[in-house]
Amino acid sequence: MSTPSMSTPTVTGPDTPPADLPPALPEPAREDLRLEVVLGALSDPLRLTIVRKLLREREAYDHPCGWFELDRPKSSLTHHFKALREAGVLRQRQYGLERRSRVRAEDLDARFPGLLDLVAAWEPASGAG
Amino acid sequence: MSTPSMSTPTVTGPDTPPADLPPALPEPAREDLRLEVVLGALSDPLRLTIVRKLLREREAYDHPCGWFELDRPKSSLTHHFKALREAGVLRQRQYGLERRSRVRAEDLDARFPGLLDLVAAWEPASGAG
DNA sequence: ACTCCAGTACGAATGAAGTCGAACTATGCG
DNA sequence: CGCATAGTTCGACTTCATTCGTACTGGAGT
Repeated sequence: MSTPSMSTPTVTGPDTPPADLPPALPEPAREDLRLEVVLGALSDPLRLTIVRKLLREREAYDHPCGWFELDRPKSSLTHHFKALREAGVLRQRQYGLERRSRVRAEDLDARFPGLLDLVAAWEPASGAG
Repeated sequence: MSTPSMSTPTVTGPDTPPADLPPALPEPAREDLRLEVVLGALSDPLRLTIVRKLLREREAYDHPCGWFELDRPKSSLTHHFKALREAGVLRQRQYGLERRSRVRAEDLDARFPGLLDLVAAWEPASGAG
């Protein structure tokens, strides 16, 4: 990531939630989202899986890391969730012990309309065989 | 790229043009386009520049490589154009000496609606800093 | 305080992509 | 043929991402 400018732009409470929620982890502001960075973050099958799953069940507010049932070591998951957060795709909040994630759908729809629909419609391996 | 399966799926005349045109170089068929691959191909600023420029002036049919005025060595350009073609973003045809490229807009719109609009609206560096 | 648990941080190994020079191919022109 | 042009191919180098083990942090429960 080469030390992203996670510090200069707007960082803390992007939505200023109802104060019931824990603060969001540092993330790029909506106007700092870059298409090439977001696309790069989404160009990984595992991350695409994460975002799609999050999109499909966005009824529940946030989801902890274990909810995804990805059988990768924890350090790998941290890596990918961080990549998604730093690209601006996910917002993460610390709920006590667990860190829950949700897609920044409003921001992404505002900046890149239609992009999340593509992700939601994505299917991993298209059973052609 | 790791030896893409450019051989098994439909490869040659994807549109079967009016025979006035030279044949298209090998490319993945529409149904073989993969979102993560296309996103990966588009996650590079130079390639985004290429595709956007091609989209904005798609009146003319194809564009040769030098038309883009990218000051990179030829071997680099070959690399990126090939990456875009193998991802299914561009179609390339050999017109005598020059190899001209165009965006596979129909295929991409069919498979990933809205994606090209994002690319067309992209702007390189938004004067920050 | 002690322990469990969710997740981070660090660091190393691996591998893939980007960058580019140099030599090459193929077309077109005189 | 000889030369210029447009682009490819190869190989080397560098940089970056991915993967994951291990050690660590910090809240919750007893």
